[in-house]
Amino acid sequence: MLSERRLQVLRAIVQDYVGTEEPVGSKALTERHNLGVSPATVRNDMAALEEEGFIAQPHTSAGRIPTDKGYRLFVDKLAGVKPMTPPERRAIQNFLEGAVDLDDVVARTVRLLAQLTRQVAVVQYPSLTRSTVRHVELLSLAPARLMLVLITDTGRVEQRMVDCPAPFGESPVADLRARLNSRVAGRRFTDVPGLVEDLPEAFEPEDRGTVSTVLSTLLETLVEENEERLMIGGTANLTRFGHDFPLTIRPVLEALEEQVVLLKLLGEAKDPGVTVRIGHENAHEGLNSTSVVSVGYGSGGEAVAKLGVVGPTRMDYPGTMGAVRAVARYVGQILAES
Amino acid sequence: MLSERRLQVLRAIVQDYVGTEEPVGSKALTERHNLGVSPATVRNDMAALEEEGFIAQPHTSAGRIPTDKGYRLFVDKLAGVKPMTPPERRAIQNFLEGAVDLDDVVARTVRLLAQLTRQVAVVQYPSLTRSTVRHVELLSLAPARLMLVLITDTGRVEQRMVDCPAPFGESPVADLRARLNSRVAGRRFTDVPGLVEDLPEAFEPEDRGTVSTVLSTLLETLVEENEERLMIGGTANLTRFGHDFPLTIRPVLEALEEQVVLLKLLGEAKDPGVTVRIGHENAHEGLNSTSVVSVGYGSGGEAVAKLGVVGPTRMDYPGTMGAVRAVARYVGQILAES
DNA sequence: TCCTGGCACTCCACTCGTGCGAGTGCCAGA
DNA sequence: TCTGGCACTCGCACGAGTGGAGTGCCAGGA
Repeated sequence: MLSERRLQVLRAIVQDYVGTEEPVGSKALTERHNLGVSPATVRNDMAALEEEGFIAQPHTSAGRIPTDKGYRLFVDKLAGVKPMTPPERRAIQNFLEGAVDLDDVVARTVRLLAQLTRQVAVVQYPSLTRSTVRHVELLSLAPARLMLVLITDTGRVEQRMVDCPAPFGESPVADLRARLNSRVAGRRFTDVPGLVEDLPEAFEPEDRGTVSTVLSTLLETLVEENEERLMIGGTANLTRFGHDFPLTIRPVLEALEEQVVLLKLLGEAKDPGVTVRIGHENAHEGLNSTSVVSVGYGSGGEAVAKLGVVGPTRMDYPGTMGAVRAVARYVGQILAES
Repeated sequence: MLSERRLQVLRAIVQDYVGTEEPVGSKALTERHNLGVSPATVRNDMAALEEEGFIAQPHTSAGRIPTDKGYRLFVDKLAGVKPMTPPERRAIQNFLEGAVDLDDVVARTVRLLAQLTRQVAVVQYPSLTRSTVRHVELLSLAPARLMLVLITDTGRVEQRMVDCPAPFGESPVADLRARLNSRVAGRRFTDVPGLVEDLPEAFEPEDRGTVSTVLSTLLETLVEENEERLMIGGTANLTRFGHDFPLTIRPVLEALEEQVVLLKLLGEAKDPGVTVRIGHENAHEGLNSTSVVSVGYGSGGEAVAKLGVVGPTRMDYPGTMGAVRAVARYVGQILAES
């Protein structure tokens, strides 16, 4: 077990390294933090911390830098979440309140997160799976062609063309629209399949094929759109990454373009609070030198999607976690209001 | 006026520099291209080309590299557009045909362009301004709350909440919906304002306020969404940019995040064919060392939006122009089919 | 037992100097 | 108008030398 002082030394190393981006030595440590002991003692502690794998030296005669394991300990035990200041909170709220629709909310959230954390921001669109149907609309575009529009409680709209197997008159369209809405409006997406399966039986035999087609299109939409969309911003912040630039940034940009990867990454974070995945804890290789700070957000108590930031493992964890948490909270409020 | 041979020398310099990314000297030129003259002659030609501002030397005793003006001449006079090969065409078509909706078409187009050109791809969503209304839907969510949904012929859907000044019954909703559609369905967005201005008069006095609110929301949507959206991809290709990396890539990433800048950039290209803006021809400072190759695309004969790529001025212009043109053509086809 | 000051050692980062080579400009001759 | 030759320039790679920050270890003291 590590003594209290050694933990303090680790904390100091992380803080200094995050600030200066340079390996930190024993002398500098004792000067900047009043640990009450001499550099020699700190050196001994450092040797112990290195032995345990919390810190490492890039070169034999250089200072120490934290390892992924060191950051992990720092995040778990040594650092709190730094709350936003009241002016910051107000700024967040003001900025988000100007949004006109869901796209705009997401876009603003991305910008905001990127600016606050000075890192790459990732915001997932509110998930369909956990949200409810507000309205289903059915439009007749041509005798055998319908358009299905699905509106969710988060304000999201999805539309699909439906080619009918047989012409379908105006009155059955209205009938189907009314029946659909009375059954599924206000219900969760996951419940929809069970609620509509017997609908074709209510129609004339010649219309049943069309009704079935419409229903399967509806169900398809739920499933397909479950492959969530993302919005990303602040990639220019990657240029503050480090010195050995091109090699580091390349795989990160590539990973960011693979939305599947990001979605998986966000999805893996099951924690109800802010989740931090550090360096090699991220399954994707390109993100091995980055940390991902994410959290769920949603209109009610329940999280309907995730948002977060991607940055170098050497990041200001307390500040980033605070910003991510605060933004998630206010986005939730905005969604609940609209 | 430059002699024919000097133009050939310029062409050779551009081609070699694009290939090697290194300043090209007189000796290497005569070896790689059989110009039929000696290095000394080429040197004289180079001096003349430099005098005219088409090429420059980075350092006193280095080879020459083309200037923006040199690239301009190359693009205008010396290079054709390199057509895609039949297999490439087939691949493009196959890839785009798998798209399920408009978002998907745009997303696939971005990926495709980025892969083909190995540069950053930018695709503008089909513009509302030039497209027509397919359908307007009005839904009653609460006694004094409506949802307005607008569907365009390009498959795009926009929705807006409308808070009514007074309760609005089901039958006036249906009435307004029907009247709206009979007037604006199939019409161009730009024509809509004139077509609906007298609509409130057809309603009972107590409903007129609501009708006006709905109409102004509709018109707002047209205007607001005229601020087009973009999709960007292939930013990882920026890492192939050059050696003096961080300084070059930073402003480009920043410019790419400013959608306004990009939209302006695309908007400025009035040419009916492929437009190339080279280096300092781009108004935005961050893009001074990049070239933008863009072209309009659309479902019919008319262009409804633009797409293009952003890359280093040192790019393969014929190939890039060919790819951009081909992709635009096939996207147009896909849009026309759906 | 733990902390401290001192000391020798390591090794990176930087500077300076040098030589090399690619490339140029110019000139005289064909 | 083109060509070959020649002197010149200048960036770049290489190597040696140096300074400094940092370490590990050890003996002495609380």
